Amino acid sequence: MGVIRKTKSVTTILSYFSDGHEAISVVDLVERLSDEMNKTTVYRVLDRLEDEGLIHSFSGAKGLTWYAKCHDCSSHHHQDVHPHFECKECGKVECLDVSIELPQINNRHIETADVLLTGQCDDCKNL
Amino acid sequence: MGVIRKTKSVTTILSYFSDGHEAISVVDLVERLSDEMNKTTVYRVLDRLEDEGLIHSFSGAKGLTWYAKCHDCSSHHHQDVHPHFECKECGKVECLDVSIELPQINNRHIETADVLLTGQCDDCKNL
DNA sequence: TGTATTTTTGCAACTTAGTTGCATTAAATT
DNA sequence: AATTTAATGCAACTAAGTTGCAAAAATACA
Repeated sequence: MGVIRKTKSVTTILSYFSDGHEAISVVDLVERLSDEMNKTTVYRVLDRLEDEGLIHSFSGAKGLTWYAKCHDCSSHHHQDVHPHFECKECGKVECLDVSIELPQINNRHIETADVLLTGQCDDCKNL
Repeated sequence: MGVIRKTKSVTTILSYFSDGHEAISVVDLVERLSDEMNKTTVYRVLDRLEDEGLIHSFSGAKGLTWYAKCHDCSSHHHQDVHPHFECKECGKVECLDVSIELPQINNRHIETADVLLTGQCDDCKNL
């Protein structure tokens, strides 16, 4: 228990997560894998991979769910507190490798912080 | 032009936004107003109010859309860069009155920042 | 090995937030 | 009052994500 079974679906989906910081949306993944596996399987495999701390999910600007490889997460505690960036021109979404400085909030116990930055990536900025 | 027409729907919906920082989800608003107006109207009125800078929208933890009163927004530029807080116990969502310090990101032009903090509010913390 | 058990997958149907087209009503303009 | 413009209701739709159940695949174990 606590170990991902390397089924064909798992291996295929994992191959979409490069070592970089780029994220992929579930919708995109479902579309690309549409003639290889069912969308339910995609959703469930992603769930499992996130439970095991291999990938993490977050919401993009339009409310879609994105996944990216974890670099410093464990099964039950996703420590990777970093911002995500979505380019409003080309749609690329990625994890930024900087730490977020969380404000101290009176009388509240903060457990998670989701930071989504939107703007233009380098490529689109220079067009 | 550029001014909200104070129709019955507008007045009713505006009355749901107190002077405080508490937010309300669209789903909740649609439900509460279900025998007063159509859900399409709720969506459209909220759109207009946001266009005019009276309220602002953001996504909560479960991907739902929430609205809260603007304190420092204008029609085309929502300056109010503050974090939102969602209590995972009672579900309350609110705007936090602190400034977010955005990290400097190389080679990217950041236009907006959405920060969602989740945890326990004061009430739920002390149960 | 073969059989029983558990996990994974596919499929179809469903749920739900949000949108759209269009006809109707209401408000503003002249 | 007549005309134009904007707001609303309604029904049907879209799309992301979920669920139940049966079939298939992987694992355990005698």
